[in-house]
Amino acid sequence: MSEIGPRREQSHQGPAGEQLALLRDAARKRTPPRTWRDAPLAERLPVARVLVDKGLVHLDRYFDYAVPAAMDEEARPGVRVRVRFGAGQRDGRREGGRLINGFVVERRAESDFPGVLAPLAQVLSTEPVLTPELLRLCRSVADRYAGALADVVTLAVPPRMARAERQPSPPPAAPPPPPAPGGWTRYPQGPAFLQALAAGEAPRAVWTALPGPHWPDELARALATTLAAGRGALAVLPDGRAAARLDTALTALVGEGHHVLLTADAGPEVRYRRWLALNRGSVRCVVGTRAAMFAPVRDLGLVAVWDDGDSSHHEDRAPQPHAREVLVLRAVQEGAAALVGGHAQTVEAAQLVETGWARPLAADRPAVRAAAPLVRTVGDEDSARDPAARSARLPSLAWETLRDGLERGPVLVQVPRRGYAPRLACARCRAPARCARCQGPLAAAGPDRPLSCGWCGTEAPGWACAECGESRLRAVVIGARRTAEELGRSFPAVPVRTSGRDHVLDTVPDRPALVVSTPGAEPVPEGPGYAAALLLDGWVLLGRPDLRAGEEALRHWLNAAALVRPHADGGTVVVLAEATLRPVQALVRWDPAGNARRELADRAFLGFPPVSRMAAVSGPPEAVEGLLDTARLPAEAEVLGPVPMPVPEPGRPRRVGDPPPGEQWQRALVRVPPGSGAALAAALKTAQAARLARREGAPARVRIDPADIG
DNA sequence: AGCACGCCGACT
DNA sequence: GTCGGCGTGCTC
Repeated sequence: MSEIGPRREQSHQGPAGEQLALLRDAARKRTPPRTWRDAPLAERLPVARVLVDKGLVHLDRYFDYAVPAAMDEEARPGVRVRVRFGAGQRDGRREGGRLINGFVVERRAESDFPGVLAPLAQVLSTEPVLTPELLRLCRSVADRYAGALADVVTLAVPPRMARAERQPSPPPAAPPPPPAPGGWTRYPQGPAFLQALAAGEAPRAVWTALPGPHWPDELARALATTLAAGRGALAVLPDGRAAARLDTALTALVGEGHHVLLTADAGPEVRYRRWLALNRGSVRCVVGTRAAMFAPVRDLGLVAVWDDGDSSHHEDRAPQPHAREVLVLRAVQEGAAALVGGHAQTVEAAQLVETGWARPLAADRPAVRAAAPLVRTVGDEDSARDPAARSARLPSLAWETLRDGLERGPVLVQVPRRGYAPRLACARCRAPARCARCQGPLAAAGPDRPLSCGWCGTEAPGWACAECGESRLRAVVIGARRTAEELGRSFPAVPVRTSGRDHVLDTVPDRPALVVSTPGAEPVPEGPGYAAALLLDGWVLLGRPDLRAGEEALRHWLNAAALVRPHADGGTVVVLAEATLRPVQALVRWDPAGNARRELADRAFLGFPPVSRMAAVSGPPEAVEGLLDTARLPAEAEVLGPVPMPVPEPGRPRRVGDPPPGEQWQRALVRVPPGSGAALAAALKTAQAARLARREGAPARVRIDPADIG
């Protein structure tokens, strides 16, 4: 039992005289040999440059190890190894040191390390998983996000599953035949984009997808065209459902064997097997969620990301890279085409167009009008003038739209996500707090914001309970289910289905039904689309003091409205929001690109990201101050703050980056103009490494492109 | 971060 | 003369 380590190494390496002697020696002395220190080294390239698997920025460099002759064959670049690391070193002897995992990055003839190299302890697997190409990508991502290379590699290389490695991957299939352009003919530049892919070029486009159910097929055709041209392709989607839709469309187009699906619902072993199939060149195309952004597709010809505004594209593990940014890096590094698509458009995507990096890929106005539903608004003024509102509890336009739609097919009701905005009730009698004008629910749109109506937006200072006269309120959370019950009572003849975070409904049949859903969980209608949709979600978002509030509300609306039939087929959408608001206008006119362009212009004027690059430095006050003092920031850098961080509301589950309970943290923002982003990240990373190495007080957290800058 | 080295004071 | 406090600095 005491010899497990060395025995395993021995049986792996194959016998060699000296090592057997070493082992016998160890067995006699009852102490296993701790290293291969006395074993002969590889004759050619006896040095292995190793990335140790420790995500510490001050250890963010390679370490050289000696390659024992017995490992010469297996210790190739990219393989996983175990090495001793961390012990002090005296008299050229290495004692102790913990075994940690790492990757061989390179084999070399000599080391520039002045001391005596420790030997590799073990080659864990002969599979070259950290290929030079993947390493280069990880390096770029680490630099972009001021993070540690090892952290990024952890995100990029899945954990080893020995059983999956033992199975051979099937031989690569011949490229499929090029598909017809299909729905891409609806876009003036669509066929040209496909032709460029077919010619092996690297076109880049920001794609404003037409409303309707065709986007998975169109995305599949772009991937298949790339495959037909003999190159690899990669698509990242916000969730498993969207990935499954694209998977289905691609399989229908080219059959099995040309691509793999990389999502969380496949277990780790299946996932690793598919990852290996890509890495071994057995399969050339991947469809998946966020983690697929790093998938080792060979000879990458196209990267695609769908609905890049969805927050799940933001990795939550350090250094929190965003799928769109990683794919942009990949497209540049690997000479691949890029397709950034969605029904909505992010400011970042608009910037890709604005800077000329990508070209717009959008339908012309007549095609948009032909595909989009009719969108109507119900705002403050309308509700106030609406005599029916008080009794119907819903503005009459909304109510009529529901009623008419339900005669023709399923109707979608988009409600705020549970917990987004607690609704308020009388503290004494629990009667819901309702708007005096339209009977909509009252809520506080933010901690310090006035009480206002969730439907019409009317502010309600000095509220008093209509039932008992009480003026104090208590918060109650009303989610999709409760809304469903309330609406169901208004339409007793119609079935009510709900879809939300815990119960996501994939599809609904083409029959009258009220479908109540939170944003992102909308079931896909099986028929020609929802007959109508009622969007109750937006007011919560529009009331938030968040930079992205408008963009995010519009994205939720567009994604729901895209599931509704075209206006010509009776499709109608009612959004409860003020018609003068910019995102509301963009929805009515179905102009996501215009909204993103205007938003981008605003951001440029205000010096906000993504036009400037921002970093957030947070932590205890002295840590933030210390890091900013140490950092040699670019000359144009502007430090905003630090300011005290808001204490998380009690009851909210603690998230990464939240201060520990009772501590008052601060946050500073550092802003640099376009072009200085790399210098900013490098300066912060260097400063953090220096402070960690010297252990100067508590560490500060550094985040590039922080998501939540109010 | 670990972890070992090493330079100083209380004990056998 | 030796054990062990934790301050300091390195990890191939």
